[in-house]
Formats: sequence, structure tokens, C-alpha cells
Amino acid sequence: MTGPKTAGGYSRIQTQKRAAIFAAALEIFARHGLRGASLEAIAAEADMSKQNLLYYFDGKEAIFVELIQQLTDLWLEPLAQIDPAGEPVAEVLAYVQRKLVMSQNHPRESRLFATEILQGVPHIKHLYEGPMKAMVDRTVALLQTWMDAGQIRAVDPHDLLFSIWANTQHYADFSAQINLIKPMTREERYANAERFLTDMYRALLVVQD
Amino acid sequence: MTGPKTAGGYSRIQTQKRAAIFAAALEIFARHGLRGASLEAIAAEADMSKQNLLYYFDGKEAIFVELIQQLTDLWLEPLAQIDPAGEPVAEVLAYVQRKLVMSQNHPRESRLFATEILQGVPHIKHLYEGPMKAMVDRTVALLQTWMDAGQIRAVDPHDLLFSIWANTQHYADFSAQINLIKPMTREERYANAERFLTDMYRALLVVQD
Amino acid sequence: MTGPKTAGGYSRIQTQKRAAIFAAALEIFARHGLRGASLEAIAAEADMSKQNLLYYFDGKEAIFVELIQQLTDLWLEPLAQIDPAGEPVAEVLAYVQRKLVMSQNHPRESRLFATEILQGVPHIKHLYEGPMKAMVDRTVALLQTWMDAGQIRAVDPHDLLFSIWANTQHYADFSAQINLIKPMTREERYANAERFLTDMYRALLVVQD
Amino acid sequence: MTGPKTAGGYSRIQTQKRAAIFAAALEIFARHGLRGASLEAIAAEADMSKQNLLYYFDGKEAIFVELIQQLTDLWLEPLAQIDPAGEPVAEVLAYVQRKLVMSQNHPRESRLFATEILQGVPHIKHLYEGPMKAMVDRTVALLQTWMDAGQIRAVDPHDLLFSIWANTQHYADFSAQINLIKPMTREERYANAERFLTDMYRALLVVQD
DNA sequence: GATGAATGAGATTTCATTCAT
DNA sequence: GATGAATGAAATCTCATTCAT
Repeated sequence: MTGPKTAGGYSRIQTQKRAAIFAAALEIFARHGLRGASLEAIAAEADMSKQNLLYYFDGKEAIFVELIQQLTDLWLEPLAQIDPAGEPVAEVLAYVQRKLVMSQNHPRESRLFATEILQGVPHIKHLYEGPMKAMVDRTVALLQTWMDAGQIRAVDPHDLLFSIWANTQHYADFSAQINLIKPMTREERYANAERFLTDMYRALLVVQD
Repeated sequence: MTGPKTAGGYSRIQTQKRAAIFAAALEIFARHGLRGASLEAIAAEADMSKQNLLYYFDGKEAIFVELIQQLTDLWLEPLAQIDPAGEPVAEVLAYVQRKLVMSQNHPRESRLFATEILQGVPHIKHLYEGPMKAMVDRTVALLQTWMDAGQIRAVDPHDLLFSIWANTQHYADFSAQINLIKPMTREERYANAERFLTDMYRALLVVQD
Repeated sequence: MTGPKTAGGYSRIQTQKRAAIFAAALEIFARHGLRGASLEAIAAEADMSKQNLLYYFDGKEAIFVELIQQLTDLWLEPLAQIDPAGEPVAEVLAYVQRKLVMSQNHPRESRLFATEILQGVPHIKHLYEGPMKAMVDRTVALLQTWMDAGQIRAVDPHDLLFSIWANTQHYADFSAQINLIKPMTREERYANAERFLTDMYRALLVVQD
Repeated sequence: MTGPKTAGGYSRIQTQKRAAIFAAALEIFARHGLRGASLEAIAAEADMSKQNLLYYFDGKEAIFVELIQQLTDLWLEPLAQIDPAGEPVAEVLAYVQRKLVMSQNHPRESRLFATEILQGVPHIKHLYEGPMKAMVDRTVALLQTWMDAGQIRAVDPHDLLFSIWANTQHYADFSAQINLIKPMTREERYANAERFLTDMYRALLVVQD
């Protein structure tokens, strides 16, 4: 009741502890999902007691929601950097590459996101209705403009985005499968992926005359 | 110990009950994940008592494992149908289409599979070392032959497969996200997807001279 | 309901099956006690199904009670053979020896009996009030006669019996402890025991003049 | 995982609660055996909730093991008090008496111990290989010395110990049987027992010249 | 006689959470 | 801020037993 949740800002120590909890929760949630994760495990990973953890957060779900909200920014960032004034094909390919880098550097975050969506987005519906939708709409409109102007091939812009997400996130989310089928170092895997995806999207988007 | 878990075949009633349980489990597992699902819920969905369910299976995990093993066949079937003697580009596009149809008709199965992989393939590693690896290896070799012969564009055949899986399964596994971003009927969604993916893979694979 | 329990006599096959069940039950009960034993385990040991077993007996407790009633005869037999007309010291020593042989040849029966008594004789109280009491009373009276006549040393005849039971049964019931403290073959153990107990009871009983 | 199972000592409240649980468990285990006892029953006897009990112990078996390990000390104590410098016959008779007093004052402990041994010492084998063996070996060696010196009759020292254990513990472990055969007050029973056993072991051990 | 199918009762155990200090 | 103590709810699983064929 007297926890730091009511305060507007967080003290230094609170911020530190919360960060530690977020890191631990990310680890555990990514591995076991929301339901599969136990407070126990998160607390152990964060090197604190369950009760202390509950002093900082209202419960398991609360941690999860806050965590996944933070991830939204991470997820949207590559999209936000698309430059309407840039060269269209290059812009899309650069976006693909940024998403891929994100996958490589934040595989747990990616898996956490994937888990949430697989379960039907039960916790972050409001984000989709707010900032994400806005950003996606903006991008779709931009792609459509480029297509209308004949600067990239005319395909369904939504499907193009879905495809980029699917392809880039696949290397993080399904890495277990990839490793079983073709064992590689992470570097090799992502080098390969970049080459392949660049080829594919260039082939798709470049307009033949 | 008590149930019909003895070796050999299953009687008619056993087969029926097991099928009912599998159907119910698929529904529940796809909705809540392995941990999130309760025997109670599966039993209710299958319209039987928990104990009766336990008479047929050793526990939740046992159902899950058997269920997901069955799904492997579903997953491999479209791959098995690739005809080495067919026209290469058409064969790959037909495979893409078959995978997409599978996604459309078996979204829960696809999500269940995705969950297993996301968690690191804890239950069916052995399948990857056996039948799945064999089938994938065969396909990769075939693609390589076609590439070497200049019949399809030379890309990494593994990445090509990963990409097809990622794209086609995405429409089932991440449908919650898709629906939030662009609400459509299922038919529209898959019609769009087919058009887009056909365009993309044709653009990628057809060799320009 | 139609089981063989209502019949007066048993058919050949019934007798065989019941014998098999008794043997299995003895094994399992001696190892785990009444509560610790499961029908499952007894059925497995008897190489039949739980349901079949229940066709022959009304339940776990029923098997136990019948089994332990049978053992009573075994337990009383050495006592019954004491000859009032024999030489007193020799008769008692012979009784000790018979009990010891019984322990050696029927350790599981002995342990089963011990378990029942340890738990407070919940199932065979009536036996103690009937045949066992009669036989014990007879023996106590006989011992008392011999003591009164100065043929064996005068001690409390009840305590003498208790002591003989304790000593002889100890080698079967607590064999696990004995084996841990002084590993021996069964033959050695009982040879030692016989020598020791003969010495002890002769020293006790022989009247010095 | 949650409870006070961390290494180190126990707080006052922990010590109290644990003691209460041990007392309750002793009562219940002695009455129903390990399998027959339920956490529910132990918790009720200890006047606490099942979950609170589980906060202190990992489960039924864990309580049992700790409890029976504690009893070992009780069991060894009378043995440890044998004085190598004392008068041999008197020392042994005093040991018999101490064991008998222990039986009289701790019948439930004795029965619990007996149960464990009857089942084949599944939980405390390690103790037999450690402290118990050491103490028994010491005593056997001492008895042998006395026998070699002609101070007590030469018999197998192990069998002598077994006999003392069997006789003294019998009055606690098999009291149900004794009560059925010869109802007495506890005081009478033990007074009788002491007289009888003293007679018997004196007759056995005193060396006639 | 034998057995597959089903079930009710109950036991253990996990886990998020609350309370008091 | 932190933690030891306690608890309610629910989930898994075991087991004796019944029923129908």
C-alpha cells in the first residue's frame, strides 16, 4: 500500500530496482510466457525476494503490461525512422535492415511480443488502437504514395509490412527451430538473413521498365 | 497405469475419445498455452470428466506432446508434395499456396506449433533430428539443384524456406495483430496474402536474363 | 456382485487365483504396510488386472484381513507343539527353535504381523480374544506348572513368552537393521541366533541347585 | 522455496513451529504410518493450516526424515552411556534398564523407528553407515573385551545387543498385543519387564565358576 | 470369468498475494 | 524499504471402486 506506485516520479533506488525487475521479467517471460512464468522465478532472476518484488509492482500482470508497453517503443522505432523524403527502395530496405538488427539485439523482447500476439494481444489492445495504429497508418500511406508514383512496385502495403515483420522477427522468434535445422553462429545467421531479405525485397520492389 | 495406454492399437471408443480430447486440447492450448491450459478446461471442452481424461492420458503434458507430434505431419505435408520433376518456380509458388491454405484452415494448429518453437522446442526436439530434418534436407537439396541449373534465382535455400514459413504462418499466428491493424474477413485476408506472396516469390525466383 | 465370495466352497481355478493374490498381497503388504500398498501393485505382482482382483475380493482391506487370519495358524503352530509331558527346559528351547525357523522361512509373514501389531491390531482383535488367547493361556498355565514344580526357573511366564517372541521375530522383522550393522548370509545369521538364544534361555531356565 | 529452509539457524518462532510440527507428526505417523498419515491430519494436530505447514517443510516425507533423524539420538543415548570402566554385568544391566525406560517414556518414537526398519530403512540408511555404526562398533568391541577378560559370559556380542533391543523395544512396539493378552497398567508392565529382563540377562552374563 | 471404461473422494503441491513487523 | 509468516484458491494426480459388457 505504501509502495512507490503512487508516487509520480521514482527515486534513484526505485528506478534501479524497477530496471532490475524488468530485466529479470523479460528473461523469464520470454522463456515461459506470462502464464508459465512464476513470480518466484522472476524474483530469483532479479536476485530479490518475492515480497520485495511485489513492493514495487502490483503483481505479475502489472509487470508484464508495463514491460510490454516499453517494448512498443522499441518496436516502433525502426518504423518511425523511415524518411518520406528518402529514396523509396532504399528506405524500405533500410527499414528491413533496422528490424533485423533489432531482432538480433533484442531477441527476448521480440519473443515476448510474439507470445503476446499469439495469445491474442490480451494486454496491449489499447496500444494498437493508439500509437501503433497511427504509425502504421502513416507508413502505409507513405508506401501507397510511393507505389502510386511508380517508385516501388504496387503491392498491398499492409501485406508488405506484415511480410517484413514476419521475415525479420522470424530469426529471433523461431531461432530454436532454425538452430535445429541449420546450426550457425548468430552472426552468420543474421548475415545470411540480411543478404537474403535484401535480395528478396529489392526484387519485389524495384520497378522494371 | 490403468488406462488404455498399453501398446498396440486403440479400440473404436478409445479412438473416438482420444480424438475428442485432442480437439479440445488443441482449442485450449492454442488459446492459453501449455501452462495456461488446465486439465479442467480441456475436459470441459471435450465434455468429459477430468478423471476420464486422465484415464486416457497420463497428464497435460502427455496430451500436448502427442498432439504436437501429430501436427508435425500436417506441417510436413505441403513440403512433401513438392515435385522434383515439376517446373521449379511453379512448384515453389504452389508450395507457398499450400502452406497458406494450411494456415487458413488450421490456424490453431499453427499457433500451437509456434508456441512450442517460441519456447525453444522443449517437447519435440527428436522430431527435428528425425523426419523433419530429412524432409527439409531433401527440399534444400532440390532447391539447390534448381538454382545450380539456373532455373530459379540463386539464394540461400534455407533462408528461402525460412521466409516461406515465416510469411505463410504469420497470417495464422499473428492474426490478432493483423486484425487490429487492418480488420478484414478471413477470406479477404488470405486472398490478399496469396496475391502478395505469389508476387513476391515470383519476383524473387524468376531468373531475369 | 456375482463374484465367488458368496459361494461356500471355491472351484479349482478360484482357489488358484486366490492363492496367487494372497502371495502377491503378502509380498506387497509386507513391504509397504496396509495403507502403503496399492491394489495396483498387488494386481501387478499377481499378474492380473485390478478389476479381476476385485472380482475375487471385496477390496484391499478384505484381502488383508483374510491374509492375516491365515497367518495366525502359522504363528500359533509352534506354540501348539509344546508337549506338556516333555522335559520342560528342552520343550521351551525347542519352541524357541521352532519360532526361529518360522522367522527364517516366513520373514514376510512375520513382518506383516509385526506391522499389524505396530498399528494397534486394528484388524484382528477378535483373533486375540479367541484362539490366540486360549493357546497363550494354556501355555502360560503350563509354564507356571513347571515353575511351581521347580523344573524351570520361576519367572513371569508372560514375560518369558513375550521375550521369546521378541527375540525370534526380531531376526525377521528387523533384518534390514541387522544387515546394515552386521552383514551376513541368512544362514549364518540364523545359526548365530540359534546358538545365542539357546544359551540365553538355558541360562535363564535351568534351575541351579 | 519460500519458507525458512535457508541454511543457518532458525528464529525463535521457527523453532517453536517446527517443534509443534514434529510433535504432531510423531503422533500421526506413529498412529498411521508414513503413507497413512496425511498432511491435513498433521496440520490439524499441530493446530495450523496445511499451507503453513508446507511453509516450514517441503512435504510429508521431509518431515518424516527430519523427525526420524532426530530419533536416532534418542536411540543412541542409552548406548553412549555405557561406561567402559564400570563393572561389566552392572553396566549391561543398566543399559537394559535405560533402554526400557526409553521405551516406556517414548513409545511413539520407538514405534516410528520400528516402522522405518520394518520397511527396510528406506530413509536413514546413511545414519547406519555413520554415527550408529560407530557407536555399535564401539560397544561390540567393549563387550568383546569384557568377554575375553572373563568378566561376562562369552556370547556373540552382536546377538546380545540385538536381543536387548528386541526385548526392550518390544514393550513399546508391540504393546497392543501385550495389552490384549495380559491387560496391565503401564507401570506394572514395565515393572514386570524390568524384573524379568534383569533376571534373564544376569543369568546369561554372570560367569559361573 | 475377465476387462475396458468411468468416476468420486481425497491427497499433495504450487502460487500469487496479504499481513505485520 | 525489506522480509518472515501465513493463507486461499486452484491445479495435478492417485486410488479404490463401480458399471457394463
